[in-house]
Amino acid sequence: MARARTSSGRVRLTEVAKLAGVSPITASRFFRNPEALSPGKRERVENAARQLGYVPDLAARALASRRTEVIGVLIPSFTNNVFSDVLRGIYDGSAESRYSIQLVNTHYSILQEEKLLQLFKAQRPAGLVVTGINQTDESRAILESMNCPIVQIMELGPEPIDMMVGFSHNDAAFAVISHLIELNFKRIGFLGARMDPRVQRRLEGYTDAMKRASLYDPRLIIATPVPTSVTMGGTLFADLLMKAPDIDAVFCVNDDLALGTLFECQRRQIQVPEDIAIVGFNDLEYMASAVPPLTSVRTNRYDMGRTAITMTMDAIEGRRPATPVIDLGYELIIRRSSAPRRL
Amino acid sequence: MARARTSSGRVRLTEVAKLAGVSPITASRFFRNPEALSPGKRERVENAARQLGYVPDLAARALASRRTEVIGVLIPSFTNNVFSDVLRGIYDGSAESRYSIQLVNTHYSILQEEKLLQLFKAQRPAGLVVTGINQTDESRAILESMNCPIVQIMELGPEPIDMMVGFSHNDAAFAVISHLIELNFKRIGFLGARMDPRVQRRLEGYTDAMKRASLYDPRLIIATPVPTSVTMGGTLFADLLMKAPDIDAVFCVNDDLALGTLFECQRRQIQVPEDIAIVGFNDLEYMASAVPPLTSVRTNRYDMGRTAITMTMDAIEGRRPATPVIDLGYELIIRRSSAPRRL
DNA sequence: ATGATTATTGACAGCGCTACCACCGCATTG
DNA sequence: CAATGCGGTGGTAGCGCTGTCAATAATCAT
Repeated sequence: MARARTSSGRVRLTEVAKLAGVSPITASRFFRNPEALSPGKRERVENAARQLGYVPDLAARALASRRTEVIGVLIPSFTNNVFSDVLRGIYDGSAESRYSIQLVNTHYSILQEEKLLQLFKAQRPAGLVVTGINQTDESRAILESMNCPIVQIMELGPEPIDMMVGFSHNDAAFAVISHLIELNFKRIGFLGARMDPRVQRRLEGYTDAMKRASLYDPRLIIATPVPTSVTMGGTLFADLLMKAPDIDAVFCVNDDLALGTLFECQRRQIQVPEDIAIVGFNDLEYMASAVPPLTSVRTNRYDMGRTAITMTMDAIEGRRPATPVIDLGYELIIRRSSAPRRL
Repeated sequence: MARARTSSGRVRLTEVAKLAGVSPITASRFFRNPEALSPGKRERVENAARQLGYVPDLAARALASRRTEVIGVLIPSFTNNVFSDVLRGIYDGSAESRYSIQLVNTHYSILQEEKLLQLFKAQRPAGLVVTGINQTDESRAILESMNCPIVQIMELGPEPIDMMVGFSHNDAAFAVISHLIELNFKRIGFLGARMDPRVQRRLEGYTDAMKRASLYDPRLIIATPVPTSVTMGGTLFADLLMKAPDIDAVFCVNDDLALGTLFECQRRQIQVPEDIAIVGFNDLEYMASAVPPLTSVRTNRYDMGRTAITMTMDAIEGRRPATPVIDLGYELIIRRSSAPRRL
């Protein structure tokens, strides 16, 4: 019985198959695994599809194959410049592929993350990219039950759920402080905002390095759960100056705080680095332009996104990486804001 | 004949219907239009769904209903802070809804945009949010044929494809220059990078205001297609100083350029605003913190995203807005960097 | 009271694609 | 020469849901 519903004018696989003189199944195979066809038919299907302008219906494909070509990405913030670079890597890396990205914002909440994972599970994504390694037990259980490639990004840890791309925030912070200590700085302050897991680990790196040099003093540490900003950098720095007027250097957990600190120094006529050295984290573009140029830790954010999404896609297609955990490292970029103290 | 394929353990609508003692159709209706059910059955279906933990299969729904619950969003850049705020608005606005966002990056290319629209068309999105009003004729044709709500964001124009949320970049730039002229600045430079359509319109506003005051001089204009950055701000400003050493103010088309200009002034010991005034655009958070605080144009980026996605969702559900074009305006935030010249 | 209208509900028939299995024909093997 | 294997192909039968429309029950106007 002919149905009333119009067929939406869409070209279907059946039409392609008919034009190519093959069965719909063969045509279908052409799109998923062209190698399986004999060269002759492969070409015939290819031509027919092009001629008719065929575009596969993703919903039908998902329904019939019981899997999607969607990769879920969980990010804690859209505002943070760090993540915009990661996202650019993810989107660039997947742009020419068959996969589409489903992006969600956890707003730095692991409970929100859990809820979003639950939602993702119902959609059976082909793969998943999640930020950090501090998932709730529940989240981990969901992830493990999902039976798809999963990449944790931004940091490294001992127990990957599946794969990992990141670097050691602890080590990076340790390297920063070691650098300052080598340069004979002694009263090195710590400025932290938001205090998400990555920032916590930077604090650990700071603490380790300070303790090892017997320079540790809790009064040097200013940390707030409030979101980070340039303005907040100035505020925290002012706070630090009050609590420890004798500081000779400041390690800011990100570049915005460092810039805010620089501005506050300018406001108070504090010479950088003569009076106080400043080091940031992430090496955003503006750090090199500041007056004086600001020392920072370069992190490979774009590569992190790009590597993560490539690993995910490869794993979906059965090409699992030789090493499931990739350390993208960091690089201390030394600029004038941490110039040697007194030679 | 029973099929071998396992049913993936997923709860189906049929099971919910069985438990509730209704037909699958009735259960289906519950999820799309609960009002249509009698209160008794509504409750029974609701309980059954909760009890079984039912989650609808989106692929099956999309296939059967021939429409999706996906809203496509086309953005020209992920790096630009402006868009991260817009995106945040879009994602926040859609977070609790049934719609999911499909984000793509056009990399400021209208050809890329056209290609991506073609891809979107094949997926029959429920709605679309596109950046700007400079689509190619082909893109416009695709958009018009798509038969779904479309919101153009970031700027305003005379011929909306469907709906629009934005503000006049031309007017905003005109207001900036008028402000500077009122303050007796005369040799006002223009610094522009990337020169995308929005920036072009800011240049037009600048040009109009300068001509009207008989202050126009093409040597005051420095523009490059190269992407924008803080460093680029310094470079362009240096270039401007060379071509027009007598400038007394600079209008930068965005805040990064303004910050770069400020740094360059600091480097050259140029007093701001005594020697040269600086104005930026967008009023990013750091503008208020800089030394001196930098004048800028506040734009409602988050609201723009949020309004656009709300309008889209409303229109999808048949609630078309009273006014299809919404002007979110701008606000000139005057700070010390454009303090009055000589009183 | 009677037909007409409206609110609820269900049966049917797919949406466009692919998993599964069977089959064909050719080459290889003992 | 039969048995075996295998690349290539097609038929069948849905994936889980909803559009259409008809049937029924409830309500209304005249």
